[in-house]
Amino acid sequence: MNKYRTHTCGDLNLKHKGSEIALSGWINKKRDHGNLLFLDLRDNYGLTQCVIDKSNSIFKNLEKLPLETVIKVVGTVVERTKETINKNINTGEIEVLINKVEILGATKELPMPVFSDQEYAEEIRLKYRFLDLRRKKIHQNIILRSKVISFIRSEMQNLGFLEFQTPILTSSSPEGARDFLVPSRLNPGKFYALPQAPQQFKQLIMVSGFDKYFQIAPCFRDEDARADRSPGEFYQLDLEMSFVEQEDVFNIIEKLFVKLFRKFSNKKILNEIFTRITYSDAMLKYGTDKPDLRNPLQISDLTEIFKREDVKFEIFKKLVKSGCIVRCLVTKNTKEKPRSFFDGIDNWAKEQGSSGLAYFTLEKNDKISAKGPVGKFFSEESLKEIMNLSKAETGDTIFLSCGKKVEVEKLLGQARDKIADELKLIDENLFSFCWVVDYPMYELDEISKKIKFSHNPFSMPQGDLKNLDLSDPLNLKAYQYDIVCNGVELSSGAIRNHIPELMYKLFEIAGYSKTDVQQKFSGMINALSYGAPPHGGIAPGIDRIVMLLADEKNIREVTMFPMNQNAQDLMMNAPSSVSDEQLKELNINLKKKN
RNA sequence: GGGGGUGUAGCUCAGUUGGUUAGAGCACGUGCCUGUCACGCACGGGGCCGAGGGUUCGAGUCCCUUCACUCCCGCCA
Repeated sequence: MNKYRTHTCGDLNLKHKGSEIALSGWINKKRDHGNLLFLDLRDNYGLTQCVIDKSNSIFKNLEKLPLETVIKVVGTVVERTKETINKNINTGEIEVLINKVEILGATKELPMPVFSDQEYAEEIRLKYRFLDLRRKKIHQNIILRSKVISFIRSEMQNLGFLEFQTPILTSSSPEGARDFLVPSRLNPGKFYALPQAPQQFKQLIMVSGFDKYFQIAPCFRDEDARADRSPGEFYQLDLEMSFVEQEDVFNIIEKLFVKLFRKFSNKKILNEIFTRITYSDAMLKYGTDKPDLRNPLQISDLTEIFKREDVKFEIFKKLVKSGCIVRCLVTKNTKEKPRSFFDGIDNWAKEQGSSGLAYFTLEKNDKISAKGPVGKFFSEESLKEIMNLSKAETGDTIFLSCGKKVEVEKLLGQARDKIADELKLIDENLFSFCWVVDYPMYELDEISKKIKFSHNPFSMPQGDLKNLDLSDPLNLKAYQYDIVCNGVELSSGAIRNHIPELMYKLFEIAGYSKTDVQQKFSGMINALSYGAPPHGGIAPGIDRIVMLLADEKNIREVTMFPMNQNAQDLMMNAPSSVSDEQLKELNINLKKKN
């Protein structure tokens, strides 16, 4: 028998009544009655109440042990009387009568309590992450994460995918996020980059003939953090398949996700065949390419209304003449809402840096009229047309935004969330998935006015590849897709372009010469020239999936050792300075701070 | 890089129009208590009120600067 324990703190029940056992764990909580002491012992598996009274000579010493001391308890399992059974814990029918105790790990005074449901400042939690991770909620989240990853692994293997590792030290690529760089000692002045994703490698694996690949892959991007975005590093379920079309990828993911979300959450999945929305529809109706479909609010375009003679809203009409657009958001049956509700939304919009949201409520007495600050500008006929375009009815309120397309999309997209939140329109007990499809291949860079890739430059364009019309690149769509759940972007993916000649043409449009492409993407473009299979894939974010399953709003709640917003590890003190010798070896001189 | 929020005991927080010695709960220490499971009761130690400057007879409170954390924008193919 092991010298520390015969059972874990979650094991014991009435079957063990009368047996001599040993448990090891942390003192979770003490209840000291002076001559009788209850002591809850905790380990990864559960909680067991241990009890001792003053007749035992170690009683006095045990009383004084601080919470979170690690001890070994030797004692007898006894049945609790009916009145003292604790139904909240698995071991609640018994308790352990303490005979002997050994201190295995002493503790200093705790900088933060472990036994408490209280929320604590992030700073202290991250500095003492090992204490924080003992706490119930986050401990369970991390266990959930482990189980989710195991489940994904076994499902992927069942689906015929092979798991491979790809290099962590690789080359910097010109597209995408900022790279983390690693100086090379053997190649002075040169740098490795940590992979933003194993993008090129997974395509190379397809060219190598392995047919189906997956990996729980670490990805590194040196960009600023958000609540749902860890600074520095995160994990993707990276997968790639040969001889597939978009539908095949969707099929695999839908199967996997439905199984996964059913297994690890009690929430309902709204649509087991995931809704499909084109990128342009998503931007129009939801103002974002990651719409939360639990939210019933929709956006409609009303630009044409402001070209009518019988609409006198001069500010908007003038803006429309100069090329601006007008779109609206409709809230159902909000005629009884107080003025403060509408003004609150308007003020919020102004805080977002916009000129605000004009609004009116549709009413019907003899005829249809609009009530509200800007209601008087609209004729009955124009209101009927607005109702027709926006599917609004009397009693509904129309919120209007006018401006440049990107600004209107963004503001109304955010307003959709804000208003749904205020009106409590979101069913928190649902998972609502959608595919966003038909992304444009290119977009216009606002600053340089140059054409650039809107997503992955290796995506396959849609259309007849033999006679592809490249004269209007901004209208070219790609086999590029995103999967979104409850407004959280889980993944991007694409059918890849495996035809080198086509790739050169597409890169040329984005301003890369053939030589550029050969240099920057030499590994891949070379490989594609030696018999590459058509292939495609996707890479769902593991952290975000676990975040949804654990019902957390912050990714650090499902990450064991996260960094803070400034990309520092407060526990390990990373990043840190290094010695002059280390720098010298790497041929690096540091610039002095001014 | 920009905007918002927060910063008071080891931890979570209160602190009024600027006004005596800055409070509470948990934790810690001492004592009492034999059936608790957020045990209870009494007493106690513990504070550069994030830092610096200013206004004032007087600043935790008002003003300026700055730092830290956090949320958001930019950024994240």
